[in-house]
Amino acid sequence: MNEPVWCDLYPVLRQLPAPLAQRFADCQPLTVPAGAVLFDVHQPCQGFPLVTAGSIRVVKPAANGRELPLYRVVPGESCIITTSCLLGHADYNARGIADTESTLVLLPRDLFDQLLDQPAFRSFVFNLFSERIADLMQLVEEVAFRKLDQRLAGLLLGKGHTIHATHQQLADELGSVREMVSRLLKSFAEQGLVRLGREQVEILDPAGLRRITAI
Amino acid sequence: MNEPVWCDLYPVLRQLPAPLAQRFADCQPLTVPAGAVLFDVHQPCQGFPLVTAGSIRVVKPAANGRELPLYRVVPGESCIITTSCLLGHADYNARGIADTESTLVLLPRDLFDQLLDQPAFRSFVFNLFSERIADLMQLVEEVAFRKLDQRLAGLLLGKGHTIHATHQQLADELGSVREMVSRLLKSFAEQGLVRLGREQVEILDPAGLRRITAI
DNA sequence: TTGGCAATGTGACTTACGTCACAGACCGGC
DNA sequence: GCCGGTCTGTGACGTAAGTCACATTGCCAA
Repeated sequence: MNEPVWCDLYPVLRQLPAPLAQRFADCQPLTVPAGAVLFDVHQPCQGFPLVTAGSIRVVKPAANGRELPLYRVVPGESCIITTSCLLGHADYNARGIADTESTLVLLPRDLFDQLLDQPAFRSFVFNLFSERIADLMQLVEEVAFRKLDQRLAGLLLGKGHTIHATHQQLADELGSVREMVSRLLKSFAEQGLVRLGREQVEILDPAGLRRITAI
Repeated sequence: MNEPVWCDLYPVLRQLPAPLAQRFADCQPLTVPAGAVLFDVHQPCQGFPLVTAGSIRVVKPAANGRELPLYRVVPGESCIITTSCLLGHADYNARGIADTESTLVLLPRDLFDQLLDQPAFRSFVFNLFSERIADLMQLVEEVAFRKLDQRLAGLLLGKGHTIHATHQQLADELGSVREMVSRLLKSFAEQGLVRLGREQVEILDPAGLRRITAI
């Protein structure tokens, strides 16, 4: 029985009528290792995932092999693209990768359709839907208008005082390349905004970084 | 009484209970001229627009004055960003401009909230929501990965056999500048893909253009 | 017919970003 | 210690796109 943790993360599940709750309980959770590709571009959508542990990274793959991260699905959330595909009966137009080892239940399509008849469940999906729109808008703005130094500064600011990551990982977050990140970080360091270490960036001047993002 | 045309465009309105239908009928439609700015970045969201005539262009403005078109709202549709803002009680993060003279009714926020309690209305918004996601994803892909010639070729292909527009207008659609469009169109013409005229582009080789978009 | 305006053509230059190649630096295991 | 890997630094170069400046074209109306 997997109910306690599921219901804590997805309170809406508590409000289901008994038959649906039973069908949900019958779904086997599965655990996938970090790096597992859960869905990919042009694949039909198999079902609606609920995540209890880990994190799913949804990316848009480019022809040259690079990937632009769109958003992450963490426990308690849902995947907007999946919803869109299920509703529109369309194939995926992005790729979903397990960021870390992750546990999830995949609700089959017909169960998802039934759940959508439930006002509570519909509201739940609806609200997550609308929250993600702002993220996607933000992303469009970034890739269309912001320079890489602005985006990098913003990324650093969103990660706390000290960031533990390789330049490659930071570049991946931005859909860019390591060399660019290395160069930009160096220039940040020369301006006294950060202190660099191996797999580490310490923020010295948040206000200065914020100024860069805003330019 | 404005009901016939509204209900034809938005059949969901027929299914409203009487009190809500009355409140809707009380809303005055307004007509705005082409170029009118209906909402802008950082403004609070006033209400939910239903469009009966014309077309609303929703754009993301850049610091340098250029604008990237996100999508258009035509009669029978709704504005995804407005929905997101209303649900999240957030300010607008885009700009809405009347493409042509347009007629719309602005449902006040509290009426929108009440309408959302109606399953039919909620489904209506929900489905438009999910349709737009694919568009936005497509846009992210374009601005992040595609070169301008690919995007221009795609734009031309989406506009029929003969396009009547200035290079400036085409550039605006792409969030780019006239000189780039002129240069690219010239190269298309040299490849025999199009024939150029004043305020006109005639497509000679659709397959060739499609090949460019796909590269 | 012609003057004026919008639309288009075009070269020179700048910038942002990416690619390639390779050199050090660090770190952990043997 | 030293030796393999990963991580980082860095110069040279290429390309896409934007900017600036100005020439040219075509159309319409006075």
